[in-house]
Amino acid sequence: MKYGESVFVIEKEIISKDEIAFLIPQIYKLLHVRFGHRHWWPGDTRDEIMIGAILTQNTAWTNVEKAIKNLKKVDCLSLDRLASTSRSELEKMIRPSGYFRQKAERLMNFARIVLDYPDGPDAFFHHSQNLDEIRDRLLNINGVGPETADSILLYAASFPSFVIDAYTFRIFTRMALYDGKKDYMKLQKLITDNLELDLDLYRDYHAQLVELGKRYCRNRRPVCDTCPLNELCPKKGA
DNA sequence: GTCCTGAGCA
DNA sequence: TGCTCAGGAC
Repeated sequence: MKYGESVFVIEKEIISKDEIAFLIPQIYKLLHVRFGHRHWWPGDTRDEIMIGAILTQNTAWTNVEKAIKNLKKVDCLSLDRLASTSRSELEKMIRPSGYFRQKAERLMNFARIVLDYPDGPDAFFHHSQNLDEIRDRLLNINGVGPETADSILLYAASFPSFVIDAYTFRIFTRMALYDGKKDYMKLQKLITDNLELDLDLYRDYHAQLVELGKRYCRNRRPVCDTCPLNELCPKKGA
C-alpha cells in the first residue's frame, strides 16, 4: 500500500445522515440482487410461525426444524393442540431446539394467554388496534422479548414491525452504521427512520440480513471477499 | 449468571 | 470424540 492511501481505507468515525439515508435502502437492494426475494417466515399458519418464533430463541433454525417436525407429526403445531398436550410430552418433542424445559413452559403459557384472550386469538391480533398496543401485550407475556414480539407481529400477524436480531447488530456494527452497544429500540429506529414503511419490505429485509449473517457476515471468519456488501463495508477483510 | 442443543472442527 | 461455538429472555 502506498503512503497516504490508508486515509481512504480507515473506517470513518462519522457518517452523515445523508449517507445513512442512502446506505440503509442500498444495503437491501444489494442483498436482494444477490439472494433474490426470500419467502419468509418458514411456516404456513399463524400458530406455526408464533411457535417457531419462540422455539428459535437463541437457537439455530436447523435445531428448530427438528422440533417443528416432531410437533407436526402429532399435529401439535397449533396453540389449542399445544395447550392440551402434557408438559413432559411437549418437552420431549421440542428437545432438539434447546432450552426445552423453559420453552415448553413458555409455549404453554403463551398458548393459554392468546387462546384465553377475550374473543380469542383473532381479537388479540386484530388490525383495528395499533401496533404498539399489541406489541406491549406480547411483551408482557413471560418469555416474549422484543425480537420474538416483532417476529410474531411481522410474520404471523402482518404488522410492519422491523425485527432486530444478532445478525442485524453484527452487520450494522461492521458497516459502521451503528455504535455497537446493543440497544434494540435504538437500532430498530435507525433502520425504520431510513426505510419506507412497508410490510413486505420489512419482512424481506430481515430475511436478507439473516441470509447474509449466516453465509457471509459470520461471527467468526467472515467471508468478506465475495460479500454482496463488500464495496460498502469499511470492515471488509478486517 | 442461567437455560440447552447440534453443527463444525481439531 | 471431545471441544467450542452460535443464538434471546429473564
